[in-house]
Amino acid sequence: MIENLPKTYNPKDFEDRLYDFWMENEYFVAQVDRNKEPYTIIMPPPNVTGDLHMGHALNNTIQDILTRWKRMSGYEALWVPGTDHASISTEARVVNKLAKEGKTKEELGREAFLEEAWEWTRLYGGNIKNQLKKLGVSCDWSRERFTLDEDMSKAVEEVFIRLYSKGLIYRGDRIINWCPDCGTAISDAEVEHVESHGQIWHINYPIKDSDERITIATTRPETMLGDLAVAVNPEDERYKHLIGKTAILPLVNREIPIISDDYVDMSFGTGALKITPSHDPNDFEIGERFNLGQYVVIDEKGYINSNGGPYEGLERFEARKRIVEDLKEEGYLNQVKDHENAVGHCERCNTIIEPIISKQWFVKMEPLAKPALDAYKNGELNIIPERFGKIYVNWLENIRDWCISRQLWWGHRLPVYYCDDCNEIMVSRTEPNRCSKCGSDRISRETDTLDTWFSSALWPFSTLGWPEETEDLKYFFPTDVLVTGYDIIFFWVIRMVFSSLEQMGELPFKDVFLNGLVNDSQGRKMSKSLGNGIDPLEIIDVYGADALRFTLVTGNTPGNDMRFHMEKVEASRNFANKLWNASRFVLMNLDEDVVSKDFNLIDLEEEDKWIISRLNDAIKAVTHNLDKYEIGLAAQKIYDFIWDDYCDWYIEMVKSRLYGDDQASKELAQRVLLYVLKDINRLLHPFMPFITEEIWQHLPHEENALIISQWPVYKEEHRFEESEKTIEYVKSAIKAIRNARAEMNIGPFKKSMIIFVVENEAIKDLIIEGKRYFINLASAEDIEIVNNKEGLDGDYISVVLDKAEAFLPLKDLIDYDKEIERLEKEEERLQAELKRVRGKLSNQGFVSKAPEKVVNAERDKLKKYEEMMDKVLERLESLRRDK
RNA sequence: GGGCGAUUAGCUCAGCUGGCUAGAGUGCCACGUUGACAUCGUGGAGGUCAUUGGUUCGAGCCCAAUAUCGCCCACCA
Repeated sequence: MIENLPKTYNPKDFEDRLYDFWMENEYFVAQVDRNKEPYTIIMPPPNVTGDLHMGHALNNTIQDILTRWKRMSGYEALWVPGTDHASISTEARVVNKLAKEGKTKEELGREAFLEEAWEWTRLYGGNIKNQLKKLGVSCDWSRERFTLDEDMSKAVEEVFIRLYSKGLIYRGDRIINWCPDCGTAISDAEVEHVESHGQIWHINYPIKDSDERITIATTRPETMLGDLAVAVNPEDERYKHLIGKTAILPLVNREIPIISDDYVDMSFGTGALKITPSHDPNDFEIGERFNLGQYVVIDEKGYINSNGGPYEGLERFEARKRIVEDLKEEGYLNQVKDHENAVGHCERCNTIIEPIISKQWFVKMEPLAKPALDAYKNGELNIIPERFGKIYVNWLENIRDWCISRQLWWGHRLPVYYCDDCNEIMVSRTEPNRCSKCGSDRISRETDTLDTWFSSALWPFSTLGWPEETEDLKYFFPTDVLVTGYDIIFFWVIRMVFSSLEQMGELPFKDVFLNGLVNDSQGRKMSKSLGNGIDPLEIIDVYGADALRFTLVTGNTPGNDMRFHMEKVEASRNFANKLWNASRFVLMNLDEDVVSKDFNLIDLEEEDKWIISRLNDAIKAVTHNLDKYEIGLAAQKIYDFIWDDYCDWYIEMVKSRLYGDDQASKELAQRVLLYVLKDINRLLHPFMPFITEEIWQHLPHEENALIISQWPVYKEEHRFEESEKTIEYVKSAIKAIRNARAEMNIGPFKKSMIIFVVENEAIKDLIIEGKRYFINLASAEDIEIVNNKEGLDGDYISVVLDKAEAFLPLKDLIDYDKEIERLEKEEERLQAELKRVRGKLSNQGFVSKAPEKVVNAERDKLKKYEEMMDKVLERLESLRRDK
């Protein structure tokens, strides 16, 4: 006795159970198997203390689809999971937690703080992992990594040392982006420019020993405290005579030179530029050219320091206010204008960035960027969708050195040591005992840690064991595809590419498949502050993981953002329910002794051949779509095949056989039903792993689990073009008859004879072939085929078909006015078609230049419509006459 | 200031290298408790494919402009 599925589809009954089942059988665990081709994906590591959001759900669903598909296709599929220590974010949270306890990290000290952070990580670190499991991800948990693991740290250290010894990492005083709130330097990529309405102040600087003054323009008046010069363009007639003179800084009365530099744009502002080398990147460069030195006035907390004279101790924006007031009061303020400009904000905490000169560690980017650029330009690296290639190129072509040191504790501490006596820098895997230069034993280690992205950049090879020459590394590297959001191309994708090219000598992956962002139903970004976030776990709880996964990958195109709609989740759930019930139907009609026997292609009936042929097409199309990362199209194709072809037509067509007396035909139908259903589940498995596995476990099956079964392949011998034509013809006839009945308000229970008038022998055969279908699906009592209309009385509905006409004698049920109306509508429709086709065919250009196939198709159509039109008109005429 | 994307049915979106009557889901209307499924079935209404011009025998798709919305990049103070 074959056990059927429960009556209702309830994903909660089996999703967790099946995940355990897969885990227990180690189906996710990949082996180094030289007889198989590897397929490798590394998971973009979510923040260890984070929670699963829709972006993760989408991204991981895509990776899981690819992994499951390749696993079923005979590859040794490895998907490496892991988490990221997310230094700034995690450290901020721990600091926050300490603050609530009335403690600061400085009070605690480094050691104790790190203990706290590890504790925090242990506490929340498991969340995201369990949440991912709910989604059904088939990643290899035995290879799970964390960016702060010992071996990951070893890789980080190794890369740092290698780059340093090649001169690609250096330490220097440069203008960096300083976040006063996070208390650390950040890289350019971490600065978000926000367009904002500000003001621009024009300030008069008096000229020494003169009544003249020079007016400068600035959007940050507080930085005037740090001015070391005023610059004008050498060609500027207005100021030529002032070059070389001295200006007096208002309020603080410091003397500064007036210099000239091409950089100054005469047309902007007043044409005179104040130069603050310590707090502006451009000014810094001009300062270098003129040897102006440095004069820092804003400290690490964003307050004016002792160089700021009377403004010392003021917060930077407070200082701005006060300085503007004072300038006004003392008559230095020339004017104030509204001004739009882009203000840099800290990507994480949204604080306004302060450019500050600071001693930091940098990666020299130019030599690294070049190979990364080449790899893309010569086509080795494939970016999908293509348009993001431009972004990749643009970034690399305009790259600036990467500030990698962070004034944080939670992260990889730089393997750098300083001699307390002679300041010698030593980069080393272990702490040196003595200074390599002066021999002093007073050594201290660098306190800074590395940018989180420094370790993520190594992820494709560090997770596989590098710098050790592991078997995993040799077999699984390079990986096949990187699946991630387009929003981290700069942060991550590019850095992985150049790191891998530098360390491994090859690309970390061949393809980069970029997914869009998941927005709310109004197209707004989901965010905590807006409170419009939708928790994937809640969706899974109510609708099941399969429904969520399907929703996320259907009906959108790679790289495009999507809106999340509840209705769509419901639709996906309904689809799962449909498959569930179709499977129940098959199981309840399956005789146990039938399953062992295979079917013989010769015995198949038309509808069997049709569905097998359709399945064959679906297999080909879905595989092709997946190959091209057209996940949404693949999902749609399976959906249509299951719902339209299999459920709406095949199952309905086959019912008469299942309930009939012909034992052989009945058994054959069962076998085909089962055969197709099994392939359906295989095809759908990557998308909806749970329901398909659950159904599979109830179906008679050879492989122990669907997840490790064989992906279906296209078979030439399963192509049945003639049967497809037959069934498609019958389908369209049934639809036409149903349509006519519905329009005439004659319900399905009022059955009638269908008399077909057909002259064409081939069509006659088709209709005889389709008799069962007309009876079951078009409410036919029986069918009859005649050569002409003679002998038929006028009491019928006429349905004009291609090369045939169907008559439904329904006598007194027929409203003839309505019948005329219906046929007139049909006439109108045909008229429009005829006009279009005739127009095309009378166009000489079309007939002579279009491919013959296209022209012939139009000719066939013309003939078909003409014949149909004749019948419609004839019928209309007789109706009008009788009336 | 540059770049990119979007604009297709009431709504959300597909539409692969230009070629059947432009599709789906959802919503809407009508009918339906037929032995898988009302989380369903059958039928229907609903579109100048943003606008203009061009290329082509043929354009939702290619090209050029325009408009609106969104995103990204950017050291004009």
